[in-house]
Amino acid sequence: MPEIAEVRTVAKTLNERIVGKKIIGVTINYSKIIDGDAKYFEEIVKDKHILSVDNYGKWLFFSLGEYTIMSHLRMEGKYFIKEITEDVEKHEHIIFHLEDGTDLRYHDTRKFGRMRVVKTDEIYKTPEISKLGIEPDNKALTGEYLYNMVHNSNLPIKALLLDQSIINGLGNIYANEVLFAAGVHPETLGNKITLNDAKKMVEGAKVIIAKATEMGGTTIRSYTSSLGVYGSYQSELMVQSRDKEKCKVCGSDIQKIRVGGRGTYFCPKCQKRK
DNA sequence: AGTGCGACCCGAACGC
DNA sequence: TGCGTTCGGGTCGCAC
Repeated sequence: MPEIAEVRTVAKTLNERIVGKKIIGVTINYSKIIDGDAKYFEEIVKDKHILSVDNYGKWLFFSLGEYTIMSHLRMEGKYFIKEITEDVEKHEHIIFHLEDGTDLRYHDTRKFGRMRVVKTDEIYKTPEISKLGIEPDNKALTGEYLYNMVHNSNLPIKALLLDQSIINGLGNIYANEVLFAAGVHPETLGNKITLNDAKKMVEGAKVIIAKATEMGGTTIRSYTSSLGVYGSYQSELMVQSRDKEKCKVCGSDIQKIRVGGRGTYFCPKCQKRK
């Protein structure tokens, strides 16, 4: 499950490997990945150079100049660079053929990812992007901001941390880790969160995302490698995927529950319910 | 408007 | 061993 740390790592790697290359054609093996008309996508992308690859939260932006390809990896989307002569794998749904004889291949086992082309100057007006909140590493993300966004809500804080219109780029893994770092029980309602809790969560999010990004993201079962890059943050995880294991701080058994329909891991001693 | 939940997907893990 | 069932988890769309 690529979250902001993983997406940032993908953007960085793609920048090093494909910027400046020209797309000479596209093969679309599963057109539902493309939002909008697949033919239009093909026409826009063909014969354009990739000028840069950036991320905004979990979105990747491939700048082609006047147009930009927006790509969201959702659960299991990955990019690979391969020689055009290599066999196409079962889950390689979108293949960009580059002028130098290599392919940029979009691989997505579960077909949840989406991509589309937009006019570059309209990206931030699109419904997908315009509603997004503040990225964790942005100075504008403060304890006061988070407190203001959650303190009138009846939803559990875990669900609020995953709301992309509040914090842009936080996903399930790091939301679990942030709650542990702040000592907040995941089911605490937004209106029970104190300013101090909010400050600790924001600080935790900044530290955790920065460290995870530095380590290339997290490699766990459902999100393995991309572009031959293996993240190593999994060794730092305090609660995620550690059901029934011992808390690294207090030795209690980590518990797994469902909050808002999502797998949630926490330490019942370090994260007391209010 | 705010909230909850099924749908989208497929493979791995699980239960018997 | 083998087969059927459940789980996962980002986001959208629909129902209330």
